[in-house]
Amino acid sequence: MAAPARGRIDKRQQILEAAFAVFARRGYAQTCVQEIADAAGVAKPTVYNHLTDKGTLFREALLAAADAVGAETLAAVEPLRDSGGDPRPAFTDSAYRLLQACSSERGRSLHRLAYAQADEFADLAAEVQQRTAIRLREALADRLARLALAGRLRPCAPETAAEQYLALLTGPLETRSRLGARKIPAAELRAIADAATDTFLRAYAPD
Amino acid sequence: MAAPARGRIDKRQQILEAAFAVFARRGYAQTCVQEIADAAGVAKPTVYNHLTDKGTLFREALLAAADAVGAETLAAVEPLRDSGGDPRPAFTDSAYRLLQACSSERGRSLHRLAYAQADEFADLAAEVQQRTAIRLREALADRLARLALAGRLRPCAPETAAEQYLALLTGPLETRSRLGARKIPAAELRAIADAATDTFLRAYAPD
Amino acid sequence: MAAPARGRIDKRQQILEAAFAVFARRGYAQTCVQEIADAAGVAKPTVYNHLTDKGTLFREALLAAADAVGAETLAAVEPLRDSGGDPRPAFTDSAYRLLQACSSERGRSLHRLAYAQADEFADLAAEVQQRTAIRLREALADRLARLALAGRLRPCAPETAAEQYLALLTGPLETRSRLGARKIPAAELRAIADAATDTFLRAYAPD
Amino acid sequence: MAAPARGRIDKRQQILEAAFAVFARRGYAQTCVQEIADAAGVAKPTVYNHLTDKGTLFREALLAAADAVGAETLAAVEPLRDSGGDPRPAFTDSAYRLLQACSSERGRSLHRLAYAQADEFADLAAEVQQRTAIRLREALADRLARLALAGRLRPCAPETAAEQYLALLTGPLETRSRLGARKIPAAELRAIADAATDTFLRAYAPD
DNA sequence: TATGAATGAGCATTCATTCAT
DNA sequence: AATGAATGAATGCTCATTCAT
Repeated sequence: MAAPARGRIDKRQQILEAAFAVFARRGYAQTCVQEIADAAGVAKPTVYNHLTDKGTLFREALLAAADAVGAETLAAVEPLRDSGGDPRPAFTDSAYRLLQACSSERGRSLHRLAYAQADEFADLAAEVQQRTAIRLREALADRLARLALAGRLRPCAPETAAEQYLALLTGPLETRSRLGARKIPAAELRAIADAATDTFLRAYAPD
Repeated sequence: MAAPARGRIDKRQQILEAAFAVFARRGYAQTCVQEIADAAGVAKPTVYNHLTDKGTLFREALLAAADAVGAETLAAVEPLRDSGGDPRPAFTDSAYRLLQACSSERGRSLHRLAYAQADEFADLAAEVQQRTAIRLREALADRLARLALAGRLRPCAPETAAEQYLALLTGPLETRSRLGARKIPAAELRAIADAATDTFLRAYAPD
Repeated sequence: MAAPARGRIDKRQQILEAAFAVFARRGYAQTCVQEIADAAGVAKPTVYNHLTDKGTLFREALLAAADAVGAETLAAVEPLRDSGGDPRPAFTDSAYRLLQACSSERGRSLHRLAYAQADEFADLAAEVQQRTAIRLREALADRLARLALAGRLRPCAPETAAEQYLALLTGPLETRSRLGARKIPAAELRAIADAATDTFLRAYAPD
Repeated sequence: MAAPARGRIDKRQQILEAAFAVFARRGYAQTCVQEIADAAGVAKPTVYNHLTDKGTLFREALLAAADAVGAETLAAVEPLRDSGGDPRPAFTDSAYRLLQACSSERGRSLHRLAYAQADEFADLAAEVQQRTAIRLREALADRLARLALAGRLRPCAPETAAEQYLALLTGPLETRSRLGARKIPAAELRAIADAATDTFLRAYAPD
């Protein structure tokens, strides 16, 4: 019988989604399990049946969100291939999509929660980084290496180039969003994307 | 007699320092006031006598730390003036000192704590940013403007240039320190400083 | 199944009774919720589960006691009907039963607690009065009106007559019980009942 | 040197008056010594210097108030002498003055405070009663005995008569003031005084 | 004598977690 | 598998009281 298993999985997802939403809104310590149960529409012991304890709940909720955010950012750099002409439009486009993903509600919440509990859940923070920032940096490095090989960028260490491009993109987000309190408007994201791309291409253009 | 007032101020400082240390180690919600009192070597009500409640304690402790960190970073960019020759050594040097300040125990804790409680203490997060990142960016923009005027950099928007240089420096810190769990060795900081400076100067060198 | 609901109600009653007993013994502010929990044989959070907070606990406990005391006093004046002959024995009897109810442990505690917290719980004090003194006065006024109509008392304002009869009965209690510290012996209660009845009938006898 | 002693006494009075005012407003347990010190315009330890501890403060403040209220009520019954004619006006007048004293701010607060802490301060409650209700009842009994002897009242037990007259006066206050929450207007006090006097004289008039 | 400062003890309330059903 | 009910353990905060000056 697959059905019950399916139902079980669904309920687990349902709880994890509710959990992430509540953690995002209230922070880890301020969140009580009852709130999550209420948000998920189940009783408190049901939460414990599925997820052992509050820590596990947090871990699983963040990992699920990390996968989602990671997938989004990967998709953003995916199209960054040599299209035979000026690479700037592809960069600008990727950059903007990346910024959207990073400054989305979910992306910022994920970052904030992982950061906030980095001490108590050190392994979790590392894993979240792995599934988002690091995976993204590697995917981007791959693309940059191919572009360099194709002569669209000067020869360079692709890891460092990727790290710097990402820094140019996400660095400004933090200050400008006032640590997440302010939603950055699309036009401002575009400006950041353009400025980052401009500086990056100036520094990494083939001679 | 200045002594009693001095004693009062000292005790307040003593409590704030202990508070920052404990908050840094345990996080805001996980910290109980008793721990802070113990760390400061006073009784719990004494803490309340000087600082009203836990929230105020947090606020004041973070603001004090922000001032200290802010001063350190300002000092790092202060010497970045036109010395008549190749500006690269000055940049590299400033960059390294900046990274040291940002990746110091106190700097990272400050950032993490402000970030973690950005919701509950939104105004505090903004004020911390003001006293650290924003003030720093402005000071750096001042220096870059002078350098551009002196022909050491190409004409550019100094605010954006400053923002990008800082992004190139601090962006890599986050991933590499695994959100603060890992202490970055000096050599690695130097490498980041060099790479950032190199990319920055390539992008902003006069034609 | 009524059992579970019953169990819940029982536990609530059990807590309220324990609460009243402890409040009566120690006063509102001096009582700590832990004591009530202990007296009720449950854990402290169970008390909070059923009754929200200390104030609610106090309110509900007093209202329950007020209903009980009110019922007792109402029953005392209920038989006060025209029996065709000398009404004095009926008055004396009612009076004595009333004094018993008012000077009972529970009656005095209720009065004292309501009085003591009359500021913080003004609405509660009013409600307790309503359910005890006022209801009683009205019931007694009803009886007196019937007796006057039957020619057993002179024509009079029944509300005032009731108020005065009750004053003659309960007024002496306060001083004699030394504000509740002393338990008044039955013989003394009888003497008060007789004296009050005598004075009342002298003043309200038909001409 | 009498001056310092005088100053000392004054400060003690000042503290006791402030204490009574604050206790009256907030109740015993809810009052903290700091509040009293503030109200008296002195520092907390000064309060302790003069009055040992919170309990003593309460005791002394209530006894002082009891003396004041007692004197007021005694003065009200003092003029109740045989004036050779109809005694009713004298009774009505005394009654009204008595009701004023009993329903005054201070009188009600005194009663409420003594009542509220009757358990913790049993001796104090008794002493307050002595200095107010009992002393008053005895003074009134004296007057009634003289009036009976003069043939203005029927022969009777003056203690009981006094007790009942006081009951007829003060009994209605409690319900009507809703345990002190409501200030009874002068006209209502007059009506109570008249009704009590009427009933009393009907019951105690000479045959 | 008066006070600024400090503290030990206590208390309401919350919450993660576990049973019994 | 799901839940209503119960609880042990914490924690923020207050306050009577005491020193040192």
